[in-house]
Amino acid sequence: MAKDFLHELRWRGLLHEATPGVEELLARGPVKGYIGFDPTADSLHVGNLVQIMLLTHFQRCGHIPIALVGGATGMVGDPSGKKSERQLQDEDSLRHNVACIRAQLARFIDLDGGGAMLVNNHDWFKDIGFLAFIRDVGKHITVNYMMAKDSVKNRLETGISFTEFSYQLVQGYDFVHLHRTLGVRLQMGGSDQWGNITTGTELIRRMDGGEAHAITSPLLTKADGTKFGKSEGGNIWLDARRTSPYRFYQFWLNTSDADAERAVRIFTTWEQAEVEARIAEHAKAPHLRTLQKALAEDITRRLHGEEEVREAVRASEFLFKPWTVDQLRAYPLKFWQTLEECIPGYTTVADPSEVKEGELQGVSLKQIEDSISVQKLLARTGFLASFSEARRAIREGSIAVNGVKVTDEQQLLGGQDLIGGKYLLLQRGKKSYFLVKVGEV
RNA sequence: GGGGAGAUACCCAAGCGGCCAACGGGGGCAGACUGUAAAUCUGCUGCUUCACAGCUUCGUAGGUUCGAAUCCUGCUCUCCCCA
Repeated sequence: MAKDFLHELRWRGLLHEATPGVEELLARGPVKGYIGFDPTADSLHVGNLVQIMLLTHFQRCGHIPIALVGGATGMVGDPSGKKSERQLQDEDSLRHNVACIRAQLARFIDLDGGGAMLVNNHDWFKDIGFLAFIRDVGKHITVNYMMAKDSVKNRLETGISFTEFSYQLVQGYDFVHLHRTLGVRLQMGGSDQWGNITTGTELIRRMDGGEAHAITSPLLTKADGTKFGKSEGGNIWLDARRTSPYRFYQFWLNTSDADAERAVRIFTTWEQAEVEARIAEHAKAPHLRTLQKALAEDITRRLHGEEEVREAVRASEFLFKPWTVDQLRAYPLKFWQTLEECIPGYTTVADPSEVKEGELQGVSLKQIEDSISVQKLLARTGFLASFSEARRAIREGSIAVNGVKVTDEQQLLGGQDLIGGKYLLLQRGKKSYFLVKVGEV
């Protein structure tokens, strides 16, 4: 017995708006529904995760998810939520972005079975000429209708190009095309997409006399009102090269209590009873952070896989447990190699002559062995931006080397500080770690 | 086309000849308290191995001055009003 998708969305807090009649449509049997993703970068980020979860839950309720990557719409630019005209992308970078996003989506949604698939709207737009488009599609929608959309209205004062104005037609036609060729009856998206989606349903009605539906999810913000998905040091990406699995795990682990409760509803696939049980358990002993841990593990596992989660958890447990230098030295070398992948780092250059005095970048093994000030090391390895910043950080008492707080700006380090002759663990504050590694000599 | 206002650090915004590396707020970072949470309080937030020092920075290019973010001129851009 398939679960009721709308009911699922409601208790998870994922339902914002829906067109009348969706309930009946979904009750009649498996429905094909799609969500579009913007290929503005070669990786999605946690902000896109809500939409990914919509598709995930959709599929788990027995329906057929279709992911659309906007190879064509990405060339136009969606005015929704944007204050100014968007920078256009060239075709090559779009192609690359689309390929990368495809791989990421496949981590969460089965895109190969039972009609589920990934489509690229560039495939059908590339052969449509301008005249054909404005005659066949543009004819059915009035400018008045288009101007009434919030995305357009909000830009009328500051200005909007014809290109972005046309965006809703282009996206709307996607829906028409998918409806015709694949029988797609539903489009989902964030609440800011409502206007674009309903242009699509309207086009389907006028062009083909068909009936199509829309569901949107609420815009997600944190409990303190700030945007969800941005964290210390900017965007959290799904791509491991941009955001290491460790940092991804840490992002979720750092979720506040209030946000964690909402997050487990939205981002996990746990059943309602399990979600409620875990929230209750967490409420009894919030300091144990069981909810954050479970949440972080669950999402990281689905994105990066079992092995990466284990490493992230191990590194986290290690880094946030107090230890002495001796304990640090006792750690197996293999563990340090794991750490290298988790936190940012710097590898010493082989030839000391490559590093010129006065240059900001670069440290060699010889310089460390000859003794180097902490301040210099912080700046030259790129952990901190400048000597001044390094000095300030030390004065603030936020720097530690190998777990020992540095109090003296002039403090020197030497070869004896290298752990296993190879590593130096730098730390700023509690959460920011940096690993200096001795490279090949 | 005519008239007016403005461009200051990540953002907003003071300053209108030396005491200005530039008030204040936001944001960011750190410290204390905690639970790698929230709230609160405190510090830091241009660079230079630190310094009542030097250097770069107040749209841009010049100029006046012992001395300019502050005064003058050209240029670029933004906004407002009248046609």
